[in-house]
Amino acid sequence: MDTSTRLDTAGERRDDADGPEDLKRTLHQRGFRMTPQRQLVLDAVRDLGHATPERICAQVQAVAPAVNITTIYRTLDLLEKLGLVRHTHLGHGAPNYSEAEHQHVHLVCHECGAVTETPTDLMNELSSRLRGSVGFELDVTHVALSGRCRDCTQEAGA
Amino acid sequence: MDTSTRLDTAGERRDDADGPEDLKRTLHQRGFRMTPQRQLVLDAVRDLGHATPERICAQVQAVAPAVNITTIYRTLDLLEKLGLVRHTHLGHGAPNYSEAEHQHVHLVCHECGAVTETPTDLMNELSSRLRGSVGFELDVTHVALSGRCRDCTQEAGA
DNA sequence: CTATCTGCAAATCTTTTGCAACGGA
DNA sequence: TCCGTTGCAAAAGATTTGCAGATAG
Repeated sequence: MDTSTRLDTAGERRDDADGPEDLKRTLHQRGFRMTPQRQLVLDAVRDLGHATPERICAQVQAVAPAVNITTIYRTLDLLEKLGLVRHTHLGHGAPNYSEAEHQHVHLVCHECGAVTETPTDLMNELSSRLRGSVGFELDVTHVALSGRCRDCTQEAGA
Repeated sequence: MDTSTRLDTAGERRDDADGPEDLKRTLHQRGFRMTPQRQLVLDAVRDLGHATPERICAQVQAVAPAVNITTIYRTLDLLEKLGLVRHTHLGHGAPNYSEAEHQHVHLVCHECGAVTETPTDLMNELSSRLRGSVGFELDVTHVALSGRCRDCTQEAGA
C-alpha cells in the first residue's frame, strides 16, 4: 500500500522529505537494502506514535499479512541503529518504539496502563539539578515516569 | 494460591517491622503463614539493596539451595502486596526489588549499566509541575531515570 | 549473479500456572 | 487436621537464532 500520505510529521527535519526516498538513501549510505518491509515498519512507527513490536507488527500485517514478527524485531533494531527510531522501556516489559525525532517524556499510568506524552522541557530543572548534584547526564527522551493519570486519580481520590 | 481477596488494602505497612517476629506478625495479620523461605527472601532483598529476582534467588540459594525460583517470584509478589518490598523497572526488562522503606530514585547509566540512587526530593518540583499541567500524580519511588553517570560522561566528553 | 533479507521453526529466557506433596498453626 | 505453601514440570509470552529460499542492486 502507498504510505506516503500520512506523514504529517510532528517534527521538522526540513533537509529532505520524510518519504521513501529518504529511507532508501539512509539505508544505502550504510550498505543496507531498501525493502518494502522496512518502509512499512518505519511507517507504522510514525503512524502509531509510540508502540510495542507486537502492535507495530499488527499494523504492518494489516497491509502485508505475510510479514513475520521476526522481521519486525530485526527491522526495529536496524532502524534504531540508523537513528530513525528509538525505544523506551515503560515498565512491565514491552519496549516502546517511536520516531527518533519525536522527543517527549512518557508518562505511564500504572493504574490503567495509559501512556501519555509530555514535552521534554518539563524536565529541564530536574535535569540540571541532577547534573549538579551527582554529575548524572539525564537522557530526557529515554525516560518513562510512572504514576497515576488524571482520570485514575479522580476516580480513586474523589 | 488464591489470595486476592485479602490483599486489596496492600501498600501500607507498620513502621516497625524489622526482625523475624515482625514479618511473622505482618503475615499473620493478613492470614498468611510464616515460612523460612519468606524470611530468606526478605533478608536477601535487604542485604542486596536492589536486585532482580534472579539475583535474589542466587542469594537465597546460597543458604538454602532447595528453594525454587518459582517461590522467589511468588514471595516477592506477596511481600510487595504486604508493602514490605517494592519493584521498579530499570529498563531492559529485569524488574528490580528493594525494601519499601528505602525510598529513592534510581539513576540508570545506559553506558555502563550502573544503578545509582538519589533522594526523592530532587523530584518535588517536577512532581508538582506534572500535577499542575496534566494532572499526573507522579510516583516518585517507582521512577527510573536513564542517562549517563558521571564516570561515563567524563570518559566520553574529555 | 551474489550477498543481503525474509519467513519459518526451533531455541532461549523470563515469568506464570497446575498439581500433588509438605508443613505451619 | 486443615488449608496455605512449596517444588517440580510444563505452559506461556517475548525475543533471538539457524537456515534455506527469495530478492534487491
